[in-house]
Amino acid sequence: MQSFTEENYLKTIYNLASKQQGEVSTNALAEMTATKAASVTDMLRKLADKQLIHYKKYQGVRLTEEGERLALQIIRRHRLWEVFLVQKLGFGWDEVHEMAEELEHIRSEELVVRLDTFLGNPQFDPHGDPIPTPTGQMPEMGYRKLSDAEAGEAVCLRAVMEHSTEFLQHLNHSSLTLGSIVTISEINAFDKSVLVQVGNDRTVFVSHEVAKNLLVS
Amino acid sequence: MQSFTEENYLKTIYNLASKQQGEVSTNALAEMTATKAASVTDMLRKLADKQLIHYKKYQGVRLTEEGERLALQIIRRHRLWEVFLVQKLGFGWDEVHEMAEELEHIRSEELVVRLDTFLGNPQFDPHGDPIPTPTGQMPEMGYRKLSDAEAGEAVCLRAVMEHSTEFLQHLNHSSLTLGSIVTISEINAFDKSVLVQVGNDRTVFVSHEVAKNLLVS
DNA sequence: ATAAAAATTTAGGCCAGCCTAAATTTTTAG
DNA sequence: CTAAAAATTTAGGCTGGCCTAAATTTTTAT
Repeated sequence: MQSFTEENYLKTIYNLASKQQGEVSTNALAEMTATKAASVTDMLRKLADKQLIHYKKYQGVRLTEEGERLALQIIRRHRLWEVFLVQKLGFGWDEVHEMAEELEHIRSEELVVRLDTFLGNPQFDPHGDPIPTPTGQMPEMGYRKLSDAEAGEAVCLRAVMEHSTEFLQHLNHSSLTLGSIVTISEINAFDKSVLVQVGNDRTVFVSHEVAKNLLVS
Repeated sequence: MQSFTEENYLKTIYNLASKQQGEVSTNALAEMTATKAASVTDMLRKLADKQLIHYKKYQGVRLTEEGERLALQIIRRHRLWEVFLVQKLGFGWDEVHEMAEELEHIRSEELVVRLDTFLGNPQFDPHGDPIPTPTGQMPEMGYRKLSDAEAGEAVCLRAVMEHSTEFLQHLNHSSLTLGSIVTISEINAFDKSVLVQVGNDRTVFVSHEVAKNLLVS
């Protein structure tokens, strides 16, 4: 059984690893967990002792199979609780992260099974992230960034890559919602900002910075 | 902001205090929290420093107004989550205590407000315990024990005073459910066990030990 | 190729929450 | 009323998770 803190490290290692290739660095972990590098080293030694990560001094870190299984379990719980908070309690998608960070640590297999059923076995969380399967598989979605689409294309908004309150509220403000079909009417050659057509009558300005954080298919 | 552990102490002090009068003893707390008396003393000093309890060495402990407010807030969360687990997720009333012990510590005022609304502002948890109001009042129910009722009386089963899995499963087994109206057909003079009539055709044997833990009105 | 910079680890320490053993206070029994 | 028993507190110590400062290793830039 892992502590709250150990679970957070595993989840963070998974998330960092999936945004890059090769090993995750101590410094990156320190930044994500808002601790100091020395503290991270302490924890890595502990996780390595428990066989949850592969760790060689100065060489960065990688999850073992068991570590990845646990990380996916925690991410699964996090995303299911986010669905609950949005779909059942009516929170905005910009309000649920902190609460889900706490709820994900509730220790009961049965609770997760029942929650999943109660929610109708959702495949995605409110941010469009896929929910890992009960057996610990992370569905591969193969989306690309809106910033990589070409003028004239029509694409569907599928997920966000940035979960900050500010970013999500900005999308609320622009009335860009997941599931919308948008047509790219213009890409600015200078700043790569995008004008997209939503539905029949609305045109929305999307900066390159924002477009890079929107996943479409 | 209190720690997980401090919250548990406050809740435990409240619960012990409501089952007696006067101060709560160090030993009683040690037993309830499954720790040693010396550890309890440490924590009492800390809670006293924070003005959450009245504490004089060797004299036992009592919640301050602020301490009671916090305790009731935690108990409110606990009971709301129990309602959620039973009503929405379909758990048995004998399965939810451990999970609620964890869920009660999730820190979000807004979450509690929305959960309460989602559940339809329940007044009682699955064990018949009243849910403290948002402002921190514990409703007084004025029930009495089934063991104090007289032969011939018809009473309604309202709550249980014992929350152990074993006790609750025993009631399941006897098909004694809260809300049932039972008529006391016989009280055994020797062991004080009770025969009760449930509905029209069922008679259930209730030992004195069990009857002492059933609240009726 | 090597010196400076950056990343990482080690050493030593702090705090929360627990422990045991010993000391102290309160309660109880005779 | 006092001695034994029970309850409680104090003293000192442990572990988890964090810290700073110093040492070490790796990377980068000349």
